[in-house]
Amino acid sequence: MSRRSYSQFCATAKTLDVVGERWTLLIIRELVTGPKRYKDLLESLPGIGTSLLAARLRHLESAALVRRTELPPPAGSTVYELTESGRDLEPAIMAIARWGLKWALGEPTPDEVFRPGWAVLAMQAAYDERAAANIDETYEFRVGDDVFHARVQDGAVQGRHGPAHEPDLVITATAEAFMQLAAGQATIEQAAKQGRITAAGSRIALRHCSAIFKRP
Amino acid sequence: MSRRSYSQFCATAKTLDVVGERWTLLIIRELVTGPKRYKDLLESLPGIGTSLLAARLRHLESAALVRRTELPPPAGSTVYELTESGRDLEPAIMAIARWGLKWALGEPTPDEVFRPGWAVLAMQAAYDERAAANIDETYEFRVGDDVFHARVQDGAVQGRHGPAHEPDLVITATAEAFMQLAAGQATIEQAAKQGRITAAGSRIALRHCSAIFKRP
DNA sequence: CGGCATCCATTTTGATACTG
DNA sequence: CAGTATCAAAATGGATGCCG
Repeated sequence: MSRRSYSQFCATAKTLDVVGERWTLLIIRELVTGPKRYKDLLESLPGIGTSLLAARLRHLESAALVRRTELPPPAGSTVYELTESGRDLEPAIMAIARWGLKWALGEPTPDEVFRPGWAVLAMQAAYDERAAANIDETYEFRVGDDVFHARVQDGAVQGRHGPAHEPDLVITATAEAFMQLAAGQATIEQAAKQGRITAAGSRIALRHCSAIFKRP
Repeated sequence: MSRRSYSQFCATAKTLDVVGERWTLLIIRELVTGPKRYKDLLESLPGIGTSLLAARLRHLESAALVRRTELPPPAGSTVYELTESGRDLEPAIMAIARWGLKWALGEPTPDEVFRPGWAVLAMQAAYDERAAANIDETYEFRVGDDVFHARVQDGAVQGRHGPAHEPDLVITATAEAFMQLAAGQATIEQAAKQGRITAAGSRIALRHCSAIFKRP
């Protein structure tokens, strides 16, 4: 009944009291790119088990990091979305992702699952600040049935779920090819030239996009 | 025997595979301010249980985030210290701490333990960038038997264990008073004026220190 | 003592089955 | 679709024992 707590007067420990349990931060990660339904969360978190997801969501709701909302008609489905305090975890998740990109990610292995949204968040976590400076463009990524976009503005990047408003570039790729990009095995420009992905839009935007998200 | 993994090709999940288990990030937090002995770690992590700490340290060593080292004579004791990849988690821990300062810390409660080192790390996590600009000073904090220092240089702050080399200011306080400061209940200058802490050093440095670490 | 390893009662989790 | 119910397996925490 009583949640486990570190009982430390420490900002780090207090945060982990709220989001430190298994799966919790990954649920937040899923919601950073936009609201999701229960079954979409289940789909993105293989292995979580339905009752544990429900318990975590209940906890995050009671901690006011997540809100249950009815989507406006005609959708009408109930979705989970981040509140202000939940969104405020984005910098922490990005810092964690940067560490993983540098020290732990490596090459994909056959037993690892992959979702395009994770790569979009990685793009937001680690982009080339020099290349992104003074750019105001939006790139749309269509990967299998999933659509994401990355907005580059004011030297920052936002990776979000759903189509872009007026994209300067539309990248279409298989999940396989997109994962290769996330693994840093090629730049977007190279993959487009080789026909492994298709890029529709201005050639300039393609060059920008490739430079901003080139992995070193 | 086999460690639990999310098995996701995702930078965030991969990081949590390494440091996401209970206590792990708090062990790293303890080592951010400097190397520590096994028993000091136990002391700073009430409730962990000796075998779990040993297991976590073994894991962190095998993951190359932590290294076991013999301290040079005359100390000669064995300590645990962060490797390069371990130190590289500092930004993530600071981001987590900033969230906790903003959304979860609140006032200390009687059941919560407190260690001065945690407050020093919080100072590093959330300081006033404007006030820290163009300052090159070091402040020493003596709290009970513990000594820490904060180095302000190049607009950044480093909170570390042990005495400062040539401190511009030496703050002496009880753990109780230092905790009050960490809770944001007074500025350092106010607490010094009220005699709840003592400050030795230049009046200018005291003003700087107070401004840099004032909590809004 | 410091630095663990072992044993055991409690919690947490993962997987599956089931319901409104 | 959005969960709840159930139950076995794993992780945790506490106490205690061992060893240089």
